[in-house]
Formats: sequence, structure tokens, C-alpha cells
Amino acid sequence: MRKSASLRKAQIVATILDLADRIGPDRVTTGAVAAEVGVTQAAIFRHFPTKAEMWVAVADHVAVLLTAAWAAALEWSKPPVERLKALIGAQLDQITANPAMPMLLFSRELNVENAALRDAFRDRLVTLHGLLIHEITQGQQNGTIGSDVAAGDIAVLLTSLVQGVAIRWALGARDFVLHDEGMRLLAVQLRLLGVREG
Amino acid sequence: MRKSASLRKAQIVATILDLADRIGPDRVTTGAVAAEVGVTQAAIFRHFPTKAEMWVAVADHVAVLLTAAWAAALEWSKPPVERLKALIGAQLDQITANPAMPMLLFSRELNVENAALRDAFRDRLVTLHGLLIHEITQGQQNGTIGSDVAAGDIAVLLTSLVQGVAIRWALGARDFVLHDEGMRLLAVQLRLLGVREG
DNA sequence: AGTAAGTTAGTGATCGCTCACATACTTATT
DNA sequence: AATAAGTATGTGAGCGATCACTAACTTACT
Repeated sequence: MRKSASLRKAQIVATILDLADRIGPDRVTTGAVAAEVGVTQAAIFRHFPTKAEMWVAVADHVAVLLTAAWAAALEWSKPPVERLKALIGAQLDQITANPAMPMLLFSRELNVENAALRDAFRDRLVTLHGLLIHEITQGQQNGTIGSDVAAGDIAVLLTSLVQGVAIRWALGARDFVLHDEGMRLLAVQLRLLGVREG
Repeated sequence: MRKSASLRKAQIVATILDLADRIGPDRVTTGAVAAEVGVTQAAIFRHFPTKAEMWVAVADHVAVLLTAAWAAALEWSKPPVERLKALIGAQLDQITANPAMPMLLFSRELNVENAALRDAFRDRLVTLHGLLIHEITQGQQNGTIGSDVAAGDIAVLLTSLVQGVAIRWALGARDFVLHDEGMRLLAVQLRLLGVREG
């Protein structure tokens, strides 16, 4: 059936994310998207001038989701450690809701073909890193996080933790709940970092 | 010039690894390999029946390198913490010597097309994880590593650390020495884990 | 009636792979 | 030692499949 252009665009973006998870980002061809959407391959180009533009639209969509999730996590101002947990929990939830994200970071489409896509994701990662460092610094200043490790190093360790558990989940059998396992390991690491539980 | 089959095969394997780093694993076409080697594309198929077999040969080559590096790291029996550092240092060195390895783990070739390739790498990662857990357990038993965190969780944290720094290096500007940055973060994490420096 | 959305039927480029043939090297026979 | 026979390596041309993308035409909705 016919749909309005805006609806069709949204459907295409959602289909790309779904297919990227199910068959891998680099197997998302215009033909595969069209078959999934239920139109001919040529119809895709009524809505996006090139395949690269399709991916940019996907990046924009994901960026909006991530930004909103981080804002929601920080909405009710809490102690820095709780804000840290909320940020990382939100990130884990976003990955669960959108499992293609980790693999997309290493796709040929992002790393080789599409500089705009790469820049969009890089920007979001840098932003998250900044948010983490801010909360860590706040926690160190009010004494709830030990100051014997530099805030930047803590942020790297926490980022690696999320990355590690997400990759193990995405590439593996997905036989555990990403949020639960991630938060469990986060609690372990925070305890090691000398966080005093409130 | 003509070369013996064994030499040519080795040259092809080395070229694949080099190209995988420079242009991305999924851009390594038989034509690109042939051009780099200096023969026609058809000549590649004198030495490997399919492209998938080429990648399996690459996996075998890498597996040998990794196994030898781990064995060398553990050769002179040292205290568990030193053996841990040696293992992770060896892994960082192998990644430096062969920068395509991290990206290869997320390539379409490995994750979608080539189950044998996937199994080969999975086997090596599982083996490394086992080696890490063994040393961690030894360290906990002789009291040089705190026992308040499960050995398996420590292994996951250390694996994530290596993965995180390696990916940051491989996908970024490579503007730091992977071994140095990895060992610096490892020292931080080990200190958090209550490791008593000998 | 006019236009937005979709179809049919293509294009050229690139992919892995094959085949008939040519040339370099090795081995056996004289 | 010379040479014929056999094998290993490489070439040039091309096949079928798939890719992103385009143009001309058609249908549905306002």
C-alpha cells in the first residue's frame, strides 16, 4: 500500500536497523531493505538519493535516541554515582533496544565508505565520554569516588566495561540480559574504585 | 617471477592481513590481493580453492602467532601477577604487530560468511580467557590478588580493558603506543584489584 | 487535474570463480 | 650431458550473480 514519504522514510530507517542486526550492517543492500519494507528496490530511491544518505538518516535517528536517553537518565538530579549508573544503564538499554549499534561501529559502511556516518557516531561517543567524566569529577569532589585514579582513566575503564559486555552479548548467543550483566559488573568496578554506597 | 606454492601462499596470507588493516577486512577482494602480490587475480585460485579458504589460512597463521606469544610470555615461570602482565603485554604486542586482528573480529567475512574463520578466532579467545583465569586464581590463592572479586569477573574486566584500548587504537588515529597505554591502564586496574606490588 | 509514490526494466561496475592456454621448473630416459 | 616428458605456476578472457542507481511509465490520493 502507499504511504506518505515521512512514514516510508521512518519505516526504511527502522528496517535498516533491524536488518543490520539480523544479517549484519554490510549485508544491508537496497534490495534487502526494499524486500523487507515491501516495495521494489527502485522505490527506495524515491526517498533517499543514495544509500549513504540512508545511513546518515539512520545515524540521525540513533543520535536522537541516545541523546534523549542520556537526558532522561540525568533528568532528576541525583548524587554523581547514581547519575553514573543511570547513564550507563541507559546506554545498556539503548543497545538492547537496538542491537545493531555495536556492530555498526565496526562496519565497513561506517569505517570505510561513509565519513558522515562515522563522524555522527564519533560525536555521540565523545559526548558520552564527556558526560561520564563530568559525573566522575563531581563524585571525586564530594568524596564518593576515590581520587587516586584520574577521572579520565575511570571513564575509559567504564567505557571499556560497557563496550566489552555489549560486544560479548551482541556477538555471542545473547543468553544473558545485557542490562543486568552490565550493571553487575559496573557495581563490581565501582566498588573497586572505592565508591561508598549511599 | 615464479615462486614456489608455499612461498606464494605465505605471501598471500601476509598480504591479506596487510590489506585488511589498510582498507578493511571486507574490502579485501581477490583482485586487490592479486594486485598487491603482483600476479593476476586468477593466479590466486591456483593456491586457494575459494576465498573462504584464504581466510582460514589467515586464521591458522594468526592462531600460531598468538599461541606462540602466550607460550613465550609464560615460559619463565614467574609470580601469577607477573604472568598476567606478560600475557596481556604479549596480546597488546600481537595486536600492534597485526593491527587487522581487532577489526577482523567484527568483519562480515568472519561473522556472516565464514563459520570456520569465526570458530578459529573464538577458540583462541576462549583459550586466552582460560589462561587469564588460571593466573588470577593462582594469584588469589597465594594472596597477591584480592579474593573479594570472582576470578571470572576479573578476567572479564581485564579482557574488556585490552579490547577497549585496542579498539580505541585501531579505529582511532593510532597516536599512542598500544603496549604502553594498555600496560598503564592494566597497572591502574590491578592496583584497584588490590594487587600488592612485589 | 496534478502530483506524490510506486513499478518495470534497464545500466555499468564489481564480485568470486572458471577455463583454455602458455611458460617456467623438475624428473626420467637416453 | 642432452633432451624429451611431465608437472607446477601463471595469464587472458569471460561467466553469472549482485550491487547501487536511473529513466520512462503508471497508479493512487487530494
